[in-house]
Amino acid sequence: MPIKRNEPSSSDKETKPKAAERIRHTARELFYREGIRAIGVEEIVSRAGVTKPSLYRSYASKDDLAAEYLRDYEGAFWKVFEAGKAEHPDDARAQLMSYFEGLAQRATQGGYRGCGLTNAVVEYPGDDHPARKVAQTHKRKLRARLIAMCEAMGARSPDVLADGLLLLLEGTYASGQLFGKQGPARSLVTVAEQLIDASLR
Amino acid sequence: MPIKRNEPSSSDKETKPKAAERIRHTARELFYREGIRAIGVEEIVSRAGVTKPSLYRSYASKDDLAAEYLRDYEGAFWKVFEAGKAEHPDDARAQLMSYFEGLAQRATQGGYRGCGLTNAVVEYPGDDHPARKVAQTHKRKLRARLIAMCEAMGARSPDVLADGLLLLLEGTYASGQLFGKQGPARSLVTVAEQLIDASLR
DNA sequence: GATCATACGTACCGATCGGTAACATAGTCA
DNA sequence: TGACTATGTTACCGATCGGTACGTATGATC
Repeated sequence: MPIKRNEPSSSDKETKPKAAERIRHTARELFYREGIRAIGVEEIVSRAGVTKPSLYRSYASKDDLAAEYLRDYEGAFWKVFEAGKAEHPDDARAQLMSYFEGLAQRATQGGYRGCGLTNAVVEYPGDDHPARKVAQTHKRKLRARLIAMCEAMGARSPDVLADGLLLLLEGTYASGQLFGKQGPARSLVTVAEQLIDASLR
Repeated sequence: MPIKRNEPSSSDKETKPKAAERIRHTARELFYREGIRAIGVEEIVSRAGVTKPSLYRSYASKDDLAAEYLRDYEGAFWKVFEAGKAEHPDDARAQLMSYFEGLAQRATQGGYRGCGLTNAVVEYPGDDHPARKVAQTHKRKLRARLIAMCEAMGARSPDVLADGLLLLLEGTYASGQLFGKQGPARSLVTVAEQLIDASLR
């Protein structure tokens, strides 16, 4: 819900202000590339070609905008994560490895910035920040999804395998930023395969 | 080198200002717990019981103090990481697993904040920041050390195994913050053992 | 054409940011 | 005593922070 409307108004097809969309798009790019704390609202609105009041008409605060950015980010994540479903229906392992292959490529490119959701949790240690809540909820969802996929693969201990794969995922997000092009993320696929093989029987 | 002295003065046994040590200690705790960007210099000096000029007499800037904090952090890291050497000499695998066991415990405690060095890289995406440089240099050192240990273990492909273990490490740092007490870090030891076993022959 | 809601901009707010100038005080060593 | 160093005190700087009061342009409806 991007808008902070008061009245229910004409159904739910609320015609959003165009400025709000521009802000949203710009904020998402800047927050991801530079970090949330590093970017001021002034920079967002100026790059979006609008002004501050336009921002605060659609978002209650910067924190609110940050949370919205993460919701957008999460939506985009799931699209990529579940893309393998179409190519490999009824093959959880192939679906997962499809995502891993793409991730390994992205994470060994220069300028990679990892996962926006994980980064937000690093930036905001306090449990009360709205952005952090979005991120933590998502990660729990992801973990549950991984467990379900490991069950579908027929793993001996789906929980443990899912934990291992999640550690590899988060490790890839971090390592992609830490090391340049020849970082450990290049071995993600090989290692994940080994781990899955070892967990199946 | 904590002090920004100009003159070489009496040998290297520079009697450091006591205020500098208090600042250093306080900064380290606050920077780690709350993040570097989240903590202002005013808060550091007031909590340390000193004043701002004292900070800037010993450190050129906040960025400089942040870099110093990470150097301290790195020193502490290596002490913990190499602690297993004493208990298990000539057994690289046992040394490594000793660290992993301790890490898994820490990372499944409430309030865990991950690796200060990794966090700094997340906070400062720009390649030029002094804190980021300290962190990246350290991570490269760590990677080299892991490769050496994997060679000592007799791994088929020491590089790939080291990459995998590094991904698990970074994944544990991140997951420790993302999930609470029952996070995937609890499976770190099990998964690492599986991976090592699969890589030995 | 008057009315009214919506969308947007100009100009500003107080607070805090990192950092500094200038001076006073205390201890140390010769 | 005198020179030197370390520290505190106070007051300040310009810049930027997140956020807002208030006026204006536009477009639809009666």
